[in-house]
Amino acid sequence: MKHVTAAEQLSDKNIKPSLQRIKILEYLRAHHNHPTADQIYLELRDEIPTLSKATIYNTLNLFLEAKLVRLINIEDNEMRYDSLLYNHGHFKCINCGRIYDFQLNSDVFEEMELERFQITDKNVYYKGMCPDCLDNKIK
Amino acid sequence: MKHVTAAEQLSDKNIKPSLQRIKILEYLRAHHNHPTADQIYLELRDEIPTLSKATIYNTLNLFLEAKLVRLINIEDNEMRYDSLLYNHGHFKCINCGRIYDFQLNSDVFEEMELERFQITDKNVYYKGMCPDCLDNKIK
DNA sequence: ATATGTGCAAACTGTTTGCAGCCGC
DNA sequence: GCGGCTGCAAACAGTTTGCACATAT
Repeated sequence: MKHVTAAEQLSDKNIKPSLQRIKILEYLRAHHNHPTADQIYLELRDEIPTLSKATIYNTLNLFLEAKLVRLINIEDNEMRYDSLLYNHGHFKCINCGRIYDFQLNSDVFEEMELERFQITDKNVYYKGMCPDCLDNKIK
Repeated sequence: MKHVTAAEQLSDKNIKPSLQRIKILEYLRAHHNHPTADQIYLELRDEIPTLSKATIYNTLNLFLEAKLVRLINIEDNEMRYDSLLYNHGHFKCINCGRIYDFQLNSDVFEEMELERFQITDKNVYYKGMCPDCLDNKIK
């Protein structure tokens, strides 16, 4: 598999690779920390001082439509974004707020009841305490 | 299993069974349509004309804390509530907006990677087209 | 020159909060 | 009479939208 730059990835989806769009996509590809729009904004503002939130939102919605990223909706008051597109679950620690990825057995999704449904999007969200926070509590 | 009234269920959790609280819980127990706070509000307003949205939100948050209901966060701009507490998945049709419940294999959740995690909440959200909408499209 | 992207500010939506009045025990 | 529930309105946060300016071809 050859390396594809962010700019190329955008062009492939017929999205004009403007500076802002490239930077936002690069950020998502480099950081799998499931950032919110705001986090991306704060990070990129140094590099692109004129950047506005509206551009972030516009761009992320564009990416969602083009399926360049996926939306993680684990908490009701925040939309998070992820450039990993394969199916995996997300675990959010209610103590530290970190979000962890985990693999899913593919057969998780063989839900007989949904035979006649056309499933286009699958999300698995768990919440609880992560090992770090559990350890710290014991201390 | 004996029948438990909404009022009893509230008392069991040390929540004073006021009229509003009883009605809201009864509504959730009777309708497994995963309503938003607004839907509940609109439905109950006829019965309780003075009812305010704030009370709905306050009450639902109270119920969440008492684990009388669970939150379904399948869409980012809406919090939905469900009085079914056993583990099941939710499928949202992107065409008609309806939400369907489906059973999950219990072994779905044996995720080795999460061995050291304490999981307190599990949500499985699918999206796509439901059979009804698929049929209508063909026509 | 034209089409498209960006950035500001205002608008909007859904949820939460503060506070005064009300009710039930 | 007291504690706590309710309801109004205002506050709030996150997201979206309208419009004018900037930019690139």
